[in-house]
Amino acid sequence: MHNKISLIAVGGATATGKSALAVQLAKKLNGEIVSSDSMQIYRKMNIGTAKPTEKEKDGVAHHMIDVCSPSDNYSSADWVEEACRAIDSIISRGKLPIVCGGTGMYLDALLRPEHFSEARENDELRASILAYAEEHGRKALHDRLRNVDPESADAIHPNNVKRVVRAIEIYESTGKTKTEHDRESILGDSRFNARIVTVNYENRNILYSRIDERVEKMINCGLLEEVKTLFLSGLLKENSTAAQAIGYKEIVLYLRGEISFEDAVDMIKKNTRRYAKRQITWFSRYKDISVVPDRGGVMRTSEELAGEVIKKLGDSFSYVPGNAK
RNA sequence: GCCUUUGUAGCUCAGUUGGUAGAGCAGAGGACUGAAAAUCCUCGUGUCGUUGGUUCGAUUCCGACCGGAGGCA
Repeated sequence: MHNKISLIAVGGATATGKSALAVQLAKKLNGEIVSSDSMQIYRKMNIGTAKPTEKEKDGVAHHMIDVCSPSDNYSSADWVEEACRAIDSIISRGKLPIVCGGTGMYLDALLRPEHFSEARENDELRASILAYAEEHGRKALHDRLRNVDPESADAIHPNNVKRVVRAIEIYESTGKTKTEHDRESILGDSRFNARIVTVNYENRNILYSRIDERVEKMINCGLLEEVKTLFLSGLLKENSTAAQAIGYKEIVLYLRGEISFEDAVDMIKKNTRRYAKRQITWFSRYKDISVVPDRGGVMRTSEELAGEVIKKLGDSFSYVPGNAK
């Protein structure tokens, strides 16, 4: 336990105010922020990803933002690797790493005991497995997985082609099944002594209207121009991760003349709400520390929430570098 | 005023040759180990406009009434 790195992770749905909370925590605990957001890593995608502005950063150092181009293929394993380096550098400065973002899988991957398997993604292999599915059907692809890894076949629905492909890819590129890899990955200890803070609204309708307001604000701040520039520059390659970002994919449809601008905006709101729901489901697995910005119908500031979090952290965190002084 | 047409789930509409009904969208819940803002799974009772009649039985057939839409005056 003594050689583990202590950190705080802040998770929650989009528009819950987790970024502002993280900044407040960083100011009170002498911390720096590591973004765990799968879209804020891309340069030139600022408005639609709600990337924090200099004012919002409020003097606190932020890492893992603008680390690659929208045309890059960036994976969660890449993120973990780079985020670990950022965390190490924060520790070397005697500060507290505060991981904050909405991508639950990134957080899980970071905190998982061992690192990712050696089964890197393999585009050619993927393409050939996918071609098999197109020729023989999803069911046949799923059967192909069942032949080598029945446990994964049971766990993955045949319609979830992406996951079936990945599971087959793991086996065919390493000779080990996904089940075996998963089992190995939970052996050992996590590198981190992490306290996890989740932010969740008591009244989901309030969160949903915040989402609507935020989308309107993005439009007023020039989201259309931002997407247009990216689109015309060819950086939003079809099927790339960046091109799947909410706020971008819908406006691209508008720019292609497939839908009206109003429909695009409505679709952004709808997709953001659904995304928020998926995030709420994901983050509900963490039972450590939970804060509710609208408890009892009364809205609280990020500063008040930070105070509550610090109180709940209690003595368990007193040895954290940076909190000691 | 008369004629035609329509009224079924939050929305758009199917349907029942009379045995109280089902799709898409919206919505809700869930899963998640190198694409994750992605991907996938599960969930459909509603005075079948109101009211009389025929019938063992009506949302379905008939009448009246009310509300849309169109046409003629």
